[in-house]
Amino acid sequence: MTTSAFEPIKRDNLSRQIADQLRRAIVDGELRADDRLPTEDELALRFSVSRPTIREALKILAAQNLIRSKRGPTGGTFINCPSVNDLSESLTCATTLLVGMDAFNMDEILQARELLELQCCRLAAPNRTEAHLERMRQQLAIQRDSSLSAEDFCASDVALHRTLADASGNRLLGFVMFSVIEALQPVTNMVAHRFRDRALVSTQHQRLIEALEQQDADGACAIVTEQIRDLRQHLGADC
Amino acid sequence: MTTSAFEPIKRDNLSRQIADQLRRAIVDGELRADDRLPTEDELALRFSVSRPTIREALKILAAQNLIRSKRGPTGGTFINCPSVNDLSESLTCATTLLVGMDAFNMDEILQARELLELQCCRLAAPNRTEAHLERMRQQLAIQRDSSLSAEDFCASDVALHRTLADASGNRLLGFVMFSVIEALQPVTNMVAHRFRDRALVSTQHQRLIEALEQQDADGACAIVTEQIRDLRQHLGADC
DNA sequence: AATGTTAATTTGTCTTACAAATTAAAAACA
DNA sequence: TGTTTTTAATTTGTAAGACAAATTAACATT
Repeated sequence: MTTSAFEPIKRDNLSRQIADQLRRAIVDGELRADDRLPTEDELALRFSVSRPTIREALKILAAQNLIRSKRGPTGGTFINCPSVNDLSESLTCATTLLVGMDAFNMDEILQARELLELQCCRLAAPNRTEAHLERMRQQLAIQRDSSLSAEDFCASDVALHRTLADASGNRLLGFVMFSVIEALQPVTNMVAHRFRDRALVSTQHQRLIEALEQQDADGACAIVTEQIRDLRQHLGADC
Repeated sequence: MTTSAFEPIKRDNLSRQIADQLRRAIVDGELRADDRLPTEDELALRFSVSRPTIREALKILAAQNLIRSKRGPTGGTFINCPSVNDLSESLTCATTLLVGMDAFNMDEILQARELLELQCCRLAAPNRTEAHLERMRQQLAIQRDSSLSAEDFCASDVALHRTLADASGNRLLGFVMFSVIEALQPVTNMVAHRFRDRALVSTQHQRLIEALEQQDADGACAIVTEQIRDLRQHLGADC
């Protein structure tokens, strides 16, 4: 027996191995959106494992929104066409965790948000449509309701900024920017509770909308810079 | 019996519900990193479900790198401290899928990359350390080896740009930028195979490093703009 | 012809059991 | 007594089989 060429003993999780194989098939394009996988029983046969193991593997993929399942004769497991929303959600969740664990400090977060939002602003000024403006006006109207809870106010704030991201016309940039903003929301909420002057914020949003109406990129950017500066001040005073 | 206030019938997956509950406990901070969850048997008891169901729920969380498991008396399931690398990996994977499914078009991707990389560049010029410069020089040396395969050349290309992202000093921005760049790699690879002039790219990298050495932000940005312009040209000619 | 019923298929869940890994304590030995 | 080996206990990993629930299609009934 030769000592060389030992087989790499893979005693990794079976379910993980199977999930990896299936994922690779999806990413590489062998399996396309809405394709139907074999039934769980058949997969169990093909991989020579039990059905619970197959199910654990499928759960891993389902957790990443790569597949969906349905019962019944026409049911089965199907490849999902991943949506930007799904991705945004999981990215936001993960970023929130990282923020909560101080993987990023406040300076980094604020700086990243400022730079991203300014870029979105520059793109949004020429690209915004009337629909975008209307959505922003609606949020502004909500924010002016003084009976609104702090949480609802912040949610509307986030919605308005998300619209700004959408208005950039660049879905990738908008997606990234929005995730950063939403991950910041818990912190923003806290600040809003304690310091933020709603009237001031509403006025800033009013001016932001007006600048976008007139396609005034510089004007819009100035307001975003102002808002971030305010946030930074409040946070600096706080923590 | 009143017709109002029907209870929302929740016949969602048990495993998903359990995973959601546990995830919320993690995100909300009730469960901290390295905390140990109850054993699977105990969880099954507490949730009044069977162990396989618990295991499926745990697989969902494991797929998101939120937990890890170990066997044995001191083993069990523990809360993971999520790392930026893990997150970057899953974001890259997801973005790659979205790109492959044409959720973003090429213009959006290139524009996003250009804007993100320019911001990183501006930050990197003053913030780069000697270690960053050295890493970039090493990658440049690799790229000048003409016996390198196209894939390896591109991998080194990506590594150099990742270093640029790191040099920005903003981990959040760097993380986002890198994910966008890496998701683009398959496309970039293709272009590199067919069009890209390695010598030109190497020279550009050389100039980029020199600009960063001298902390010349405008110079570095100019080169990044140049590279994106080249990419855009090649892609425009291609697709 | 419209409608209700039944059967078949597929995922969802439960139960029980054993395997594998790992640690801690107990036992054997020097 | 100190060291090593063995054994037992604990916990996750995997398996097999069974039944439940949902859904569709074919069938039967009025």
